[in-house]
Amino acid sequence: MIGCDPMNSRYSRATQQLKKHNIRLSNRRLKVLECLCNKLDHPTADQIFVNLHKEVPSLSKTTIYNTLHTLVEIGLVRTLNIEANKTRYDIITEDHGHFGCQTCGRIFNVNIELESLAKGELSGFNIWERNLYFKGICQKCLLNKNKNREVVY
Amino acid sequence: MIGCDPMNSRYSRATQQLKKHNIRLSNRRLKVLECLCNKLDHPTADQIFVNLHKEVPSLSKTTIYNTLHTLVEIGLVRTLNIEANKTRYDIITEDHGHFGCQTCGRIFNVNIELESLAKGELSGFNIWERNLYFKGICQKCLLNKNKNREVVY
DNA sequence: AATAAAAATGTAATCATTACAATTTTTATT
DNA sequence: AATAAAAATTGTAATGATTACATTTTTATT
Ligand SMILES: [Mn+2]
Ligand SMILES: [Mn+2]
Ligand SMILES: [Zn+2]
Ligand SMILES: [Zn+2]
Repeated sequence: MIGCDPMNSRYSRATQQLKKHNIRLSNRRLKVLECLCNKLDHPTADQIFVNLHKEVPSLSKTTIYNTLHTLVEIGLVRTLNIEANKTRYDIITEDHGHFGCQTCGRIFNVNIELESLAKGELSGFNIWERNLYFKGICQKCLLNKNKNREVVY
Repeated sequence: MIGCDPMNSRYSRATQQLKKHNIRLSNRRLKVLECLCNKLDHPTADQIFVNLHKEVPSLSKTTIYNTLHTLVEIGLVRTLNIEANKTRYDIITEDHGHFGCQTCGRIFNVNIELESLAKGELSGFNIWERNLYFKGICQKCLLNKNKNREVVY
């Protein structure tokens, strides 16, 4: 696996932010960041661990958790609690929602502007974070299911 | 603690539903249901356990989990994944959102119509469940914080 | 009362996450 | 370059929520 494209703007912005916060750009941290920037969509800590283990076998899970916590702390990453007892991490911190397919397990991004929701009812409240998620079956899985049906009957 | 007001419409509708599904209205199940209908807002399995333990000391946690699972299965209760590694249960299954105060830990209900959101982008997807939650500090906690500030300085 | 089915229990196992002490690496200072 | 201090990383053990499962208790049916 080749490292995160250095031209990846999200990655480079993130490293800048780390510098700003006086957090060292250690190899391990950059690997975790890289993993979040690459194809992996909303990975769990364990998925990051498995993914990086081939490349960096000595990387510990504790370091992954430590890194994720610091990334969350400085606002470069946000956590998703869509499934019970499984925290997922999202490098995209801009306002958006999610769809979790209960068949294939994938988490899709959903473009939604959440900023304006519930303004009235929550006036007087200090809102730090907005999350919207849907659960169901994605298009692809629905099509597959129908295909299988046709074959079976 | 007196049992759930039998006139509580949500409670009685729930027992009807249980009957319809041929699930026995055992004492233990009704206690869990009662707990969900009463003041407790979005309790965890453990909070239900602690709450009922005084009254029914022999009630086991496994039974609480079993009951919650059956209630979720027949759609009488829904799960909330607002905090990591802590599933909360909500007897109110109608469309609404939540606000989790990071100071006092309370989960507030937020009236929001979610049905219409992301219709376009998720066309072709089968949506089973919609969840919206906010995190931040509630009004009361904000006021308290300011009060304390005044006292301290 | 006998029997079968359903419900409930307690204990042990699992899984994600955290705590923490020990070790290694990096950085700053001499 | 040698040394000391600070930061990062590691491995192991602990925690906490949830589940698995075998055993016991309760309930309904004959
Ligand atoms: Mn996302
Ligand atoms: Mn609610
Ligand atoms: Zn799918
Ligand atoms: Zn509060």
